[in-house]
Amino acid sequence: MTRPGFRRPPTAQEAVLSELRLAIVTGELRPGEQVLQDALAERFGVSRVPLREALKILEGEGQVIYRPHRGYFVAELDLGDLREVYQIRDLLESESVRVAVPRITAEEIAALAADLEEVERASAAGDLVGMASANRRFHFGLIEAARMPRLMRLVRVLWDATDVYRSLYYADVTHREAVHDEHRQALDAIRRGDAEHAVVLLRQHRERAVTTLERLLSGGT
Amino acid sequence: MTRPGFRRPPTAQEAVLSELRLAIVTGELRPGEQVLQDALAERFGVSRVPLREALKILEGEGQVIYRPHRGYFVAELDLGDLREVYQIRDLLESESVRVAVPRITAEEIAALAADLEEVERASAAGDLVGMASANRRFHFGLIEAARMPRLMRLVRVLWDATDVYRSLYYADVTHREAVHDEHRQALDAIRRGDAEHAVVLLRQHRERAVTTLERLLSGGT
DNA sequence: TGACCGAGAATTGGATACAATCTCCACTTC
DNA sequence: GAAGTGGAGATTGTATCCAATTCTCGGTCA
Repeated sequence: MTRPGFRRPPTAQEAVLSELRLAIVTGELRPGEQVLQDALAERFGVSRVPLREALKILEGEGQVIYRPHRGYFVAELDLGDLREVYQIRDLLESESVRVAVPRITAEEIAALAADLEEVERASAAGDLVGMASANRRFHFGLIEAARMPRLMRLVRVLWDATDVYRSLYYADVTHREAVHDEHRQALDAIRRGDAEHAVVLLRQHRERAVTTLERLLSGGT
Repeated sequence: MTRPGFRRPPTAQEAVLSELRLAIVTGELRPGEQVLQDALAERFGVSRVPLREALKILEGEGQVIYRPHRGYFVAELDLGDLREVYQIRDLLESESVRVAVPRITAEEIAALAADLEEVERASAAGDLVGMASANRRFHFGLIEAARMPRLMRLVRVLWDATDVYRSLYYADVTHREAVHDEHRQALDAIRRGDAEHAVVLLRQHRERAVTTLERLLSGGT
């Protein structure tokens, strides 16, 4: 008996792909670093073939850069890139909210509310990983309601590209608390069917994150 | 001596990738059809390994669908998908025009004008392939001026996904002629630095194409 | 008749082996 | 010393082979 919703990847390339994603977000594979195929393949217990196929997926998502006969390198995201990603996210997520709000069902709204509870619970418990995944479920639960699979896929890739920075932002308690308010207000607007207000609130939500990150990154280092 | 700007693909996977793209846009590989790896690899004169890596790239772009242990299938694009792609293109291309127009250089505008000439020349000569590539250079030359590489990449993928339909649209002479006017007006607006007007014109340009295609596809079959 | 089963064929997934290319550094040459 | 050169070692790219999975199509049974 296997519990539903869970399945181990049916192929080695998929297993390797999630391992690679993990290694990138945790910073184990550092930006700019070359991905040495022999070493990684051995570590994952597979040959280089499935590893290379997984890398091709990540290349398409911009997570790694491929240079023929040189190999794969973990992508570096500078401040300009971060701004560009957030600018594109603004376009795509705003549109998805406009489409989603008139269509969203009561069940979906209930799920969003549950996700928010989980975000706050995990945040209070200092469970940053749990918070990150609940946060993701909240935002993508909303986008899902737009019923635009390609749009959602694009947003997903953009989120993945900036995962490292997002966890940096949420590492700070005061940021997390600000976020809870922003989330609740957005959910209220969604409940009322006020798409435009939700768009504005979520835009501010992102804006706050990106300007904070810009301060953090240009100041600190 | 190799002439500049020309280079044969340095790896088999890249060569196979362009061949695959070609086979898909020409309809040689039909939507829904399974990509039989042995047969294709033999036809291209390579082993299955580089073919599979090329397919992974196309999977990331949505041109093929991958099902573990089943293989790769050429993606099918129904009317709903077409609408979604155009809706997303509207968001991304409008933004890129807003960003590009204030930044565009005189050289870039001259290049756009040259592209338009080439579009009309090829169109008049019935050279649909030449027209398609000049048309592409025009639109992407404009997007390039926004200096947002990720945004441009997303638009590129969306264009690729609908290449088949675009050539269907341009097969009709009257459509081609309408397009010339639309192009010239858009270029005028760009020259005047009127980004918003260019956005509106280019939106109508796309809108006309997609509604025409919808009529064509739902009516004809 | 139709659902079900299973053996063989077809196809994909992955490991290994080897070829092609790049990187690095000692060495030569000017 | 600086620039160029050649080759050994490291790394990537691809072909081939075998294992794992799915598909096909008879036959069987209710």
